[in-house]
Amino acid sequence: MDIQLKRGMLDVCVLTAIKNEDTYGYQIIKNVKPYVELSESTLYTILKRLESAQMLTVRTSEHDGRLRKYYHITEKGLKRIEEFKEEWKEIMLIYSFIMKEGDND
Amino acid sequence: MDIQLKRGMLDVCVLTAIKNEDTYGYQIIKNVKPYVELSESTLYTILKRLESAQMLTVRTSEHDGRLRKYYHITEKGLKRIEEFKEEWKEIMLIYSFIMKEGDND
DNA sequence: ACGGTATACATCGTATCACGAAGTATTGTT
DNA sequence: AACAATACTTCGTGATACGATGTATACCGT
Repeated sequence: MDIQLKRGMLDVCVLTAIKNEDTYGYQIIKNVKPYVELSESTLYTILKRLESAQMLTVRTSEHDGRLRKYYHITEKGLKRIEEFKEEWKEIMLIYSFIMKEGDND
Repeated sequence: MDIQLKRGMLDVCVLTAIKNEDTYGYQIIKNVKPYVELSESTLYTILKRLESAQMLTVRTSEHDGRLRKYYHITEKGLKRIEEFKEEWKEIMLIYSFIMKEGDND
């Protein structure tokens, strides 16, 4: 699908994925896979961005000799999700325009 | 609102705006204004892009001494709108993920 | 006559961001 | 021994929305 269309949703997707329990990158990809394809390079870019924006915190942990970075959502991160839900109304307005004009097919 | 979220929708918005009748830039902005804010620089960038992609054709006309460029949608442009409607299903899937996980507020 | 606003289009530069490619390192499987 | 899976990282690129700025004409109030 068109990459551009997903823009702005992926950040919120990642925040949503870690909302209920702290989790790590590789797991996030698996969790969201049924809903949206997310490459590793994309995910880790997003995680960095969200950390910079203080929407999540990181805790490094070792598991079977392998490094794992567990991500935890912050208040700011939760707020971002709520903001998205508000913004979605505007998106639906744009969508309604496209569908409204398309009723004469 | 978050600019990123609109990405990928604006092209289709513009195509939708000229779908029913040939129209020109300044008018398009007015037409879509109730639904989405669209600056001139953004619009003309999009129109150029859509023309390059052969999704619309241009016809220059004079009106009260002022130049006007009327845009006409092509088959390819109409197809793009239909494609968007298909892609929207994937967008709604992503949206459902965000909402599904948010039911424990 | 003058100034401001509306009409109409154009160009440039910038910031944001998704992603493919490639790499490092360990563990499990065949 | 070879390969897949797990796990994270960095680099470079292409797409694109938009503010700033510019050009030019028409209209309207004072």
